[in-house]
Amino acid sequence: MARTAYHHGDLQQQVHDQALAVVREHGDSAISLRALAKQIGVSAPALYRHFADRESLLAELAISGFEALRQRLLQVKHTPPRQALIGIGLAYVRFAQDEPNLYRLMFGGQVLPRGVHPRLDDAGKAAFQVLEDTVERARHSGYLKPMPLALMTATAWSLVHGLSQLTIDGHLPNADAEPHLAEGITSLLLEGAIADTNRATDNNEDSP
Amino acid sequence: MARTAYHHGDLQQQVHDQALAVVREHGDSAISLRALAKQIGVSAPALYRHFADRESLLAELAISGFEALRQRLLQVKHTPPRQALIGIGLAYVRFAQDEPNLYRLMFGGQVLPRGVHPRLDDAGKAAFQVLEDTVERARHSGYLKPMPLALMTATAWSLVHGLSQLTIDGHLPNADAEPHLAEGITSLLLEGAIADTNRATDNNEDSP
DNA sequence: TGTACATCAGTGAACGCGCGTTCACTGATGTAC
DNA sequence: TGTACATCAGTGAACGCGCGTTCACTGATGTAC
Repeated sequence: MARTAYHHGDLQQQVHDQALAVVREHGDSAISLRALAKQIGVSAPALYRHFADRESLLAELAISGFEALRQRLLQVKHTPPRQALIGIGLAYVRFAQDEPNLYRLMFGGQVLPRGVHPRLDDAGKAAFQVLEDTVERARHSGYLKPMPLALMTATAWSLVHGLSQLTIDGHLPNADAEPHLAEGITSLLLEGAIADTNRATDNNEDSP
Repeated sequence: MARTAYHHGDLQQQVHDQALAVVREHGDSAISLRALAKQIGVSAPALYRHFADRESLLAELAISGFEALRQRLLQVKHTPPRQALIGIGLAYVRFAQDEPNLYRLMFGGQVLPRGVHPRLDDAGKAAFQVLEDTVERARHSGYLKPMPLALMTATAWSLVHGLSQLTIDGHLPNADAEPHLAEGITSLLLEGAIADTNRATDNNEDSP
């Protein structure tokens, strides 16, 4: 370690790493600039050389979270379409379950509202884009119905995001307790929930 | 108003109401027992006659939130099955969009972890039960495929919960901006996403 | 009906705490000539 | 190569704040006889 005390050069990185560790273990509400500085062995005002304020630090952590999520999603194979779709769903949910506190920070709308940190918004969009690309490829290949892309991606995202939140908060069993739940749920969206016998007659029924 | 100062009798209710108002407007992190007491015109320790601590007060608010959600869901008509299912989904999402901060408190796993307040857990289950009953009726009537109930309800819940969270956090357009999004998403789950031409051949494809 | 007494629901003061942030500063580093 | 100087990255002290909670208390209410 460079220990010139003054100008050790990687303080920004050190704060980032330490803060990430605290969030992972105790959640974003446990982040305190003073405590972080103490743990690192530096005075509290020193942090202000590298982060405008507490919220900016949290935003940086969320950004790196979105980048990590994006990397996970990018590793999913593109073909065949069905496996690509299920794979991306599983990868998404697994990320949330691996990093529950980080995921909560990324999507805790109250803590980091949209529109305040443009780079954060961009990072979120970039991760979402991978999911959208996967849906678009499957749709373009004819595997999916020719419905509006926005509707399909909104549905897919809602499903995996909801499952992620409900499992990490203990409302639904996570992957350890119920290994095939995520896959079953994703398949159900692909196949549809209604019985085949009701398809022809019932699809667009509007009144009793 | 009873204003005997001492023993005015409805302090518990007054604290509850005031706290609910604060959560609605500013979110659960804005709840402070001292501030609440001041707003009501009572000393801070007085609140401890009625709530064990800050977290218990938040739990009470969440409980009344779940009860309100349950009431909304109970008002959805039972027939026909398709309308019941779509109706319950819409009612759920609308509740979240009407009460975003309350909804975040109810499902913010970090703030109120499961297993700590049994009545809170029960209230959550009771609301969820309405959704499950609706799915079960539709399944029992033959409208839905004969799949495991737990899988179906987990899917439905994930979908509406995910859509709720993403819209109230601004990641997806809410009902004002896109009135038919929730209905489109729910329909997509019912019909399934894959094209009919791929149904027979592709359903259980496992390898390239 | 009147009185003694237990109980209940408040009060005021205080404990002990940690927080984010600003300020004027100082020591270390890099650069121009 | 040596020196003057600007710039940068830290420091220590302090501001001002509000918080949850505990304590010993007092005033109001309800109850038994």
